[in-house]
Amino acid sequence: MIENDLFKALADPTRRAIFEKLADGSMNASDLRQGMTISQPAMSQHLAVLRNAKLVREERQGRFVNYEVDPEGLALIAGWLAKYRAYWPARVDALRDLLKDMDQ
Amino acid sequence: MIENDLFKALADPTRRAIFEKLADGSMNASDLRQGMTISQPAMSQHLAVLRNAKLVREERQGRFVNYEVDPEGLALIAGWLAKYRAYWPARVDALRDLLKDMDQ
DNA sequence: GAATCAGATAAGTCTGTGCTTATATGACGT
DNA sequence: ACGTCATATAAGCACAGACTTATCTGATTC
Repeated sequence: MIENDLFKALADPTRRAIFEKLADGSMNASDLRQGMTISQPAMSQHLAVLRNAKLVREERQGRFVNYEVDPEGLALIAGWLAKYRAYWPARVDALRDLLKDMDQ
Repeated sequence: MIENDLFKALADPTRRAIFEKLADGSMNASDLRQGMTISQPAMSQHLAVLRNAKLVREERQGRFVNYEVDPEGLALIAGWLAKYRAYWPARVDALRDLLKDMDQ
């Protein structure tokens, strides 16, 4: 179940930090480790979880593997959230405004 | 960290099922158990986690405790999602339309 | 093709967490 | 006040998962 993979992937603070880094620009696994106290295998495992959750996707570039945010995961979360729109508070108006901006 | 509590709370499929039930209408803990193979203490513990994540809130009603969706948790997720709006795919247009409907 | 480097996988350990049974709390009816 | 019912808490167990070190794969360069 992809929804399960998604929330489980985001439940780990290290993985959210990795995702946030990638949101600031795509990087390979080694560059991602810069500034984080994390072993190479740990990073690789985290990336595998994020990839499986469709939050991140890879693109082989020779010896390196470039990682970037996969919009699909975000869309899935948005879809989950949309199911509960009846309960969204007025505060979510901010989000609606952001979406309006997206219209260009 | 509330963000952590949020995603950790949603990472469990049983808790998501409970949340979904509550989204269809507020209920007390005993009613929530109907149709779920889950012990009373397990339900109580799950509700505590959801409460702590601001996904659910309680309202004592005599001997019963009525539970309902807490919009705050949903707003927090929406806020998290909004940080990555640069990556939202066109598919999220559907979400935008839903938000437009919310305007009444 | 051998050495090197980026990254993935394997195997083991340790902590976190979801469950259980047992017990406590707190509100109601009699 | 006492028994009962709804829910919470305690304590213990078992499994999931995040980490480690060691090893493998696969691409680059010489």
